Amino acid sequence: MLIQKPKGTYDLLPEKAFQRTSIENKIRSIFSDFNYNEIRTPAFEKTLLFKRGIGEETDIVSKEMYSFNDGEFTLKPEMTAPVIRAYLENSLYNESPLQKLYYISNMFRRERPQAGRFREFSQFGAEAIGSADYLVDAEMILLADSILKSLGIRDVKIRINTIGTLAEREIYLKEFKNYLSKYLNELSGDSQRRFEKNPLRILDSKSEKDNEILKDAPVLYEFLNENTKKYFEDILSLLGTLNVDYQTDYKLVRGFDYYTSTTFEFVSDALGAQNSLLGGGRYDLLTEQLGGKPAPAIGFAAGFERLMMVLENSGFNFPEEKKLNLFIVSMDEESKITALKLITALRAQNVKCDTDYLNRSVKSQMKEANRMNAEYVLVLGEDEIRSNSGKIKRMSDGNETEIPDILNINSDLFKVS
RNA sequence: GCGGGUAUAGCUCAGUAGGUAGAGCGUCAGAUUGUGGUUCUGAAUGUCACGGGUUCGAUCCCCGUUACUCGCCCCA
Repeated sequence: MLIQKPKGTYDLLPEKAFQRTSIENKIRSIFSDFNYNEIRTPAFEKTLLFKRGIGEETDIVSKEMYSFNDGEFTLKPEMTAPVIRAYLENSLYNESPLQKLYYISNMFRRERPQAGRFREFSQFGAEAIGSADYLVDAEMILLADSILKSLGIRDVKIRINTIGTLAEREIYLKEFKNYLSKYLNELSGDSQRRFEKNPLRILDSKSEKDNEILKDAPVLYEFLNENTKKYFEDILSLLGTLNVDYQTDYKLVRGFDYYTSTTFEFVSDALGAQNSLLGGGRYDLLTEQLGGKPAPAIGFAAGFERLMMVLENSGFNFPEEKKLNLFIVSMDEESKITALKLITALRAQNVKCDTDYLNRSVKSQMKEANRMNAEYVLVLGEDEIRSNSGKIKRMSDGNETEIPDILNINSDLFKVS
C-alpha cells in the first residue's frame, strides 16, 4: 500500500507550482510598492501565544491546533499573533514607530477539508503596527484591493464595518442578548450555542430563520459613540475619494478575540461556500494582550488557495515556464560527453538547455525535445564530433543553421525570443 | 464534531440486468536501421479502494471500514 499525503494537504506539481510562484511574485511586488516589508516567523510557536492572541474559546484554539511536545508548541494556525510577537520581541517599534509588514506563509488547522479549505494552507497578508490614523485603515483596504486588481480580479465585493471598542460592544451585547433571549428557542442550534459562547457571531449566521429574527435586532452601529463613528465615516469617505467600491455591512464581525473597531472582508461568488477570500481589521489591543507595550495595529489575511481558485475560475492567463532554448541529441558515449560539456558552457551564459540521459533513439530524443518545447535542437554524432561542425534545427519551422565551430558555439544564438 | 455524494488503467470516464473489464488522452516501440510536431500499426499498465456477507460464481447486490469530495460548524 502506497503512503498517501495527510488529509487536507496537497501537492503542487511543476505546472501549478510555477503558477503559484509567479502569483506570489506579483503579490510581493505590490506589497513592495506600498512600502511593506516581508517578515518570516517560525513554523511553530509556543502554544500560549495563540491562546492569548486568538482567544482560548475560539474553535481554532480549543480544537483545531496541531500541538506537540505535550502541548508546549503549536504549528501556527494564523500569522497575526506571530508577527506581533516578533514585533515586540525584536522591539521593532524602536527602529521606526510605524512598521508595515507583510508575509506569505503556510499555516495549519485541523479542520474538516472542503472546497477552498485545507489543513495545511497558505495565506498572504499585511500588518501595519503603530498608527491609529484612519488613513492606515484606508491604505490597508487599498492595498488588498490593489493586489486583487493587479491580478485582474473584478468580481469581489468589499464589505466593511466597525465593531467599536470593547466597552461599546459590552453595552451592545447586553441589549442584543436581551433581544435574542425572547427568541432563543426559535434560533438555530448553532446560534443557540453561539448565544453563550460568542453572541456576536450570530450576526453572520447562514440560517434563514436566524436572519428573520435578526431583522429587528438592535444594531451595533447605533451603540457606538461619536468618536468611533467619526473614525469609521472618515475611512468611508476617504475610500470614496479613492474610488474604492465598498459596501458597509453592520453585521460583519470577526472570529478572533483581538479585533476592535474596523473590520472588512472581500468575498467572491466564484468560491462556493467558503466565499471569504480576504478578511481583516483593526486590533488595537493585541500587543498589550501579548504582554507588550500598547500599539494600535491593523491587518488583513487572504487565503492563497482561494485566490488561486478565483483565478482559475476566471480563466486567468497564467505565465508559463521559460522555454528550453536548446536540446542536444546525442548518439554515442563520446557525443554524450561532448553534449554535457557544451550545455555546461551554455548554461554558464544563461542558456536554458538539456540533453538526453536515457540512451534513447534519435527519434525519441527529438520527441523529447518537442515535448519540452525546445526552440532549437542540435544533433551530435560521430560526424559532428569529427568535423566539429553541425546544424542547429529551429523546431518551430524546421529550418537548419550551419554551425562551424560547435565547441565554441555562440550563446547569442539562443538569447532571442 | 455532524450530514450528503463518490471510489474501475498515469489522467478523464464507460461497463457488466452478478460469469474476474474497456474507450479516449498520455506513456513506450515500430513504419527498412542519424531527425520532432500529422498519420498508421503495435505494446505495457488495473489485486474494478479495503474487509466481511449473500451466491455455484461479486467489480456489480447487502453490511462495515477507509479515502476522496461537497456542505454545516469554523474561518482566509
